[in-house]
Amino acid sequence: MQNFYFGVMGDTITVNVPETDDDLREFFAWVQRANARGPIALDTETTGLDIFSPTYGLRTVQFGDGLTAWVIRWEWGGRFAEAARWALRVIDRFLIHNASFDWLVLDRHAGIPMEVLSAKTTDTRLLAALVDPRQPQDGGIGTGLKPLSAFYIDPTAPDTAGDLTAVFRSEGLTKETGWRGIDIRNPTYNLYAGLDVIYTSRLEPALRREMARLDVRAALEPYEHELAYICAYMMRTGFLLDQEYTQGLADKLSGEELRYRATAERYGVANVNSTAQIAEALCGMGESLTERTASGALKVDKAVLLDLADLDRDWKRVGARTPNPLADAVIRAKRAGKWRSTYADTFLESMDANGRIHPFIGSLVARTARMSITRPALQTLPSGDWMIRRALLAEPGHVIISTDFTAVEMRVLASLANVRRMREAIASGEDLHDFTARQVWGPGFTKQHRKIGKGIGFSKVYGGGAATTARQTGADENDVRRAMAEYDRVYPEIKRWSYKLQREARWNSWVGVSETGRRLPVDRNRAYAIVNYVVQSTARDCLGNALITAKESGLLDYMRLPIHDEILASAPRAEAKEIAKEFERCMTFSLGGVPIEAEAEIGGNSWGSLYGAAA
DNA sequence: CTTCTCACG
DNA sequence: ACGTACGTGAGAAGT
Repeated sequence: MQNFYFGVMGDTITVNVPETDDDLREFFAWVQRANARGPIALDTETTGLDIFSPTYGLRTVQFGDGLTAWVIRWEWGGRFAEAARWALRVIDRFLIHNASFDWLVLDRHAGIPMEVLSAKTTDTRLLAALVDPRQPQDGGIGTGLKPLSAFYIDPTAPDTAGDLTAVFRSEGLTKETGWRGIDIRNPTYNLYAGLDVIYTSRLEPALRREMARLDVRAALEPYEHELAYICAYMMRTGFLLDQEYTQGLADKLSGEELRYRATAERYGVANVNSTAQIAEALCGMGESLTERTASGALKVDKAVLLDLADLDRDWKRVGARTPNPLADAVIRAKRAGKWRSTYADTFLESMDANGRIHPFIGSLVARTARMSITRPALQTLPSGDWMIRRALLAEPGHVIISTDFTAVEMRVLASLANVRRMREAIASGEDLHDFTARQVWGPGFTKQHRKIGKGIGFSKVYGGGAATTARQTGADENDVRRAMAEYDRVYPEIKRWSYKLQREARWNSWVGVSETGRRLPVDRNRAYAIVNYVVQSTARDCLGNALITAKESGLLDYMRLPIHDEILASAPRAEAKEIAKEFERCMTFSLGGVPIEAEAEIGGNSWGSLYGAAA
C-alpha cells in the first residue's frame, strides 16, 4: 500500500493507494464502516475531458471521507477495477463535485449506469451555486473545488490542477498530455487525487450550514439535481453529425478564408485578425475611423466594417457609398475563418466513433442559473444562416423539432411585476408588441413604432437607457426618450417593481431573492441589474420546469439541447406532430396567473432545415 | 492573462 | 442625485 499524509486544518489526513489483495481487503472493510456512517465522496481521474473520444481512458477512482481517501487504480484492471465497481454499487450515498462529468465517465467506462449513480448523488457544485452563483470574474468564489475548499475548509488548500501542471512540466508533459501521460505511481498525482475527495467530503457540511444560514429554499436542491441528470442524459445521447457535409463545409470555408485574406493582403493587411493592422490600412486609404474601444484604440468591429463596405446587417448592398474593398475582404475572411475554426473544425474534432458529438451541458452555470453548452458551444451557432446548423442531424428517419417559449421574458416580467395592462393583453391573446405600440402611439402606430416599443421592452428587461435603446432600434434618441416616458405611464408597475427589487437587494447585503428562492447577488454600482437577474433566472426556471415535465412525459430520449427558451429535439417523422404537441404541452403553464406558452416548429432531418436550408 | 471581436438567447 | 442594456463561450492578438 502506498500511503500519503497531509495536513488539512490541523488534522493529518491519509491517502491510501492499494497495491495488493491485502490492501484491497482493507479498502473493503473501510467502505463498509464508512458507508454506515454517511455519504462517501467520489471522484475520478481520467485521460482528459473528451469522455466520448475513442482513446479516452479512466485512470483512477477515488473514495473518501473527511480524513481518509482511497485511490483505486482502475487502469490496473482485474481486482482493482472489480473493487471500484463493487464500491460504486454497494455505497448508498455519494458526494461528487461536478457530478455530471463523473456520472458520464463511470457510465461509459466503468459500466455503472448513470441512472444508478445519479439517484444516490449529492453534487457539491450545485450546492455551492445555490449559495453563490457568481463565477470568479464576477466577484464570487466560483464553483471550482479548489477555490471553494480554500474558502470553506482550509485557506492553504493546494491548487490541485495548478501544482499538477508543474509536475507535468517536470516530466516533459503539458496540460494537454499530462493527464494521460503522467505515471500512475506519481506521488503528487496520487496525493491530489486523494485530497479532492477529502475536500469534497468536508465541503458538503460546510455548504449545508451556509444554505441553512442563508435560508436557501429546500426545494431547489432536488430540483437542480434532477436538471443535472436531464442535462447529463442529453450529453450522453449526443447529437448526430453529418460528417461528409461538415468536411465539405470546412473545406469551402477554408477556401473562402484564403481568397479574402489574399485580397486583404493586397491592401497591406497581412493578418485579418489584427485590429491594429486593419485600422492603420483603412486610415491609409483615407477612411476616417471615429469609434473607439473601451481602452481608446480605434474600433474596427463588424458594424464599422459593414458600414465601410456599404453593407447592411444582412450583408446586402445599401448604395450609400462606394464599398471599401479592404473592409469587405476583412469581414468576409474573418467570418469564414471563425466559422471554420469555431464550428466546422470543432465539430469534426469532437466527434465520437459513431459520428456523434457530445457537448458539455452545464445545467446551472450563469449567475442567473442559466444553462450553458460548451465544447462545442451549440447555443451560439449562427442563426441568420443555415449552413452551420445544417451539420447537425436528427436520427435517421427522424426530424428536428424546436419548441420555443413565446416572449417568455416579457411574460415573466408581466407576472412578477404584476403589470396590469400587460397581463390583460397577454390574456386576450393579442401580440404584446402590437398592444404596446397602440397604447403608446395610438391606433395608427407604424411598424417602426412597434419596433421601438419592442426595443423598450427589451431595455426594461435589461435595464437599458434611451441612448442604447435608440442605438439598438436605429430610432432617434429623443423619440425614444418620449416613448419611454409614455411606456412608463402605460405600464407604471415596472418602475415600482424595479425600485422595490433594488431596495430589497440592498437590505439583504446586495443579494436579491427570486420567487423560487434563488439567491441573486448584484454589484452595488449596478443595482438596476437585479431586474434582469430576477427575470432571466425566472425564465430559466420556466425552462427547467419544462425540461422536468418533458422528462416525466417520456420525451427525454428525443431531447437534444436546452437553448434558454427552447428545447431542441429529434423525433420519428411519423410521430413528429404528436411529439411536437407534447413538447408544447410540457412548456405551457401558468406563472402567477400569466400563461407561459410555447410553439413547436417541425423541420426536416437537419437542424439547418429550420433556418431555411433544404431538409 | 487581458483585450477585442463575434456567435447566441 | 446620478447613470447604467443582461447573461454566456470561443478564438486570436498583444502585452
